[in-house]
Amino acid sequence: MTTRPPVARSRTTWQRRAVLRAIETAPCHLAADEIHRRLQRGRRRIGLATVYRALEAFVREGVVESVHIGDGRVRYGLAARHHDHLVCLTCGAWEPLEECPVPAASGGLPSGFAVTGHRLEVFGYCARCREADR
Amino acid sequence: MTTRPPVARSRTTWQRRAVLRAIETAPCHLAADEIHRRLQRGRRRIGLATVYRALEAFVREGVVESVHIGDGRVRYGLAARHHDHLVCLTCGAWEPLEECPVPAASGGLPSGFAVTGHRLEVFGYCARCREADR
DNA sequence: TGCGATTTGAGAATCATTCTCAATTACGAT
DNA sequence: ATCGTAATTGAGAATGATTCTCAAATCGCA
Repeated sequence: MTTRPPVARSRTTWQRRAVLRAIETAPCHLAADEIHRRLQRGRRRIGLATVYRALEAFVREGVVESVHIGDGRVRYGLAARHHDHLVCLTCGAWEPLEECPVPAASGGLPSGFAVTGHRLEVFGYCARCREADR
Repeated sequence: MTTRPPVARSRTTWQRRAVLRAIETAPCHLAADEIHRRLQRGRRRIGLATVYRALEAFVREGVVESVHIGDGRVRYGLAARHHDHLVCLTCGAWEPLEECPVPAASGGLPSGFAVTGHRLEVFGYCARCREADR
């Protein structure tokens, strides 16, 4: 039998459970500091660095996905509830997109590449801003 | 006849021409500091802040598009040469995608939203990393 | 229960990006 | 060609998100 090199296993801590629960119960994708702020409401404190480490681990494991809506911070949501976003270039407001056009596209990929996910943001101008700009 | 409020007009400076030329002549999307570094090779120096301001102006005008491949920095490319990217989660390597699946998707948009563009990154594992990981 | 590897917390460090402000420059009008 | 004025620039400071450091606390298998 072969001996495997000791692989770093991910551990379950109450901090990681709390981070995951915050993401699960959120209405939409959250930034790291938003997650951190929500967790301060609990009785036990969690460090911001721990939140970042938990997010990194969850993303690596494929449980959580990250999105960039355009302000400078990364937001996180459950991969199982994947959705893309529509972002207004004027006011910065964003909202989930109902349909996801990407999975259908499997053409044009180099052979041997195994797709696990994607990140899509659609840009434009929302009705409100177009109205205000007339 | 109506009088329009004085709108800030964008001016053409040799700095902005240089930034745009750097993007035009690049083989793929560039980060701000990569553009800045390339421009240092010329005889006249350009400040990094100026590069950022030029990029901001070009993006606002729709001449340049930005992408986020996942390391912490934003990259820029000509909007007229739009393409999405394929990113390896293991090694971080990225390459342009041939086909763009997004324009076809017009369903699920809220009425009144005018789409001007999008940003898409497809994630997964490249052939080389899958090979090395066996 | 005991031990070793992983995780945590707090703050320092890093890194990309934005801001400040005085000096310079573009460009429509004269 | 020259003016006047608002836009732009450069250098460095400031900001803000994210990552790193390291000793102490924990997790989970033996």
